[in-house]
Amino acid sequence: MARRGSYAKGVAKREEILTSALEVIAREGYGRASVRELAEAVGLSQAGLLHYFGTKEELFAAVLRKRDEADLARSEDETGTRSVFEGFRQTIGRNADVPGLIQLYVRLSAEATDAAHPAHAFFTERTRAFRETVAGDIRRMQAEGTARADVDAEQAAMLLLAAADGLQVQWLTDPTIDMAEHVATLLRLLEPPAAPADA
Amino acid sequence: MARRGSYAKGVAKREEILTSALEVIAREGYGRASVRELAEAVGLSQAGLLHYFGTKEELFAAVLRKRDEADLARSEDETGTRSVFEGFRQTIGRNADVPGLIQLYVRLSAEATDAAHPAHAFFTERTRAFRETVAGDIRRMQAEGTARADVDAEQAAMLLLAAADGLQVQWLTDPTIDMAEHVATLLRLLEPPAAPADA
DNA sequence: GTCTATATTGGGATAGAC
DNA sequence: GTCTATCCCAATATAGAC
Repeated sequence: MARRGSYAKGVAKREEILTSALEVIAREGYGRASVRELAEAVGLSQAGLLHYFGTKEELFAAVLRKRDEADLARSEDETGTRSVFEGFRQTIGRNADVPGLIQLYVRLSAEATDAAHPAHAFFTERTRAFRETVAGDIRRMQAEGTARADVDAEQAAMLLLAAADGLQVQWLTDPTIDMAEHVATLLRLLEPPAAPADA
Repeated sequence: MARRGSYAKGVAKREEILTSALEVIAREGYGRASVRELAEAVGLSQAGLLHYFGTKEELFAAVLRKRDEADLARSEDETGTRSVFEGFRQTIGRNADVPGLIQLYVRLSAEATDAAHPAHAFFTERTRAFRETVAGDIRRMQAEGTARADVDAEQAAMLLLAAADGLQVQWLTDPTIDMAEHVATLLRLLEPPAAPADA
């Protein structure tokens, strides 16, 4: 299919680089993850790595994109076995296993608030998609009576995302806090009021 | 009191620097706020400024500290005229007037998650104090029936802080979102269930 | 206390050979 | 595609004069 396999090889190499980068960042954190460091980890020179990703930021955005894909794939594997809320809570809980990645996410998202940042579009789109999906889920739950009806679904989705993001900053600062538990508390606030005892 | 006024002068100069830095950062954003830039704005050379604050990070932490003090002073001015929740909501709303400062806060807090960062202790202590104060307020409200009793006050305080932090990131990315409104929604979730009509 | 000048560093990007 | 070598830049930090 690919002529002389060169295109396919390039894609495979990119994947290899991203996987390796993911590991290094998870282990060493964002601060120590220079292009040089990431290049060495995958057995390339700095210039060699930049042949695949033009700039450092593009590389980092690609790392986060790949991680989102992995999370999504896992979620879909488990579709139907749990509620939307429960799935969200579990993803947050799993995050606590990869401090370096959380740091990448927190710091890159902070830097990418600047519209001129190469990863700005990535985060904008990610947020939009998240809000849309979660708001849809919440609306469905409201319709079937498993979520409070007196809250705007868009706003609830936004709050969920914001709280999750904010908790990650807190957790990086103090890893003893339980992100999943806090998220669970927020989700509980979104449950419909308990049915009266005589219902 | 101070011998030849030299000590008092140093303190005044520090204040002058901080005030100026606050303005520059609010206007130019975090990215463009180099020590040189901040020094020029207050009529000093870079080395001159660093005479007062040993390092860039110490300067930035001092800027945030000063801003917290200003917020606190304003809040205390208005004590008693509003509920704790309303005060919180209004502070968030005011934040939307100073994008540069929000950026400073978001980015510095992200960087300071690293325990070795010079501003780490500042954020740790700030978070602790916030949680303690807000949790206390919530407990009081629970006792008097103006907040849901079935939520842990510490967790609610944490969620409030996390949501506020996360919303700031979202807002920097897209300034059309209304932080205060979203916070208000969360606060509403913490209200006690409406009294039955026949109560 | 303040400046000028310089050291140092840390890294990203680029040119050109192989 | 990959490397070596180098460029280059932005900043902070520091030494030492005034």
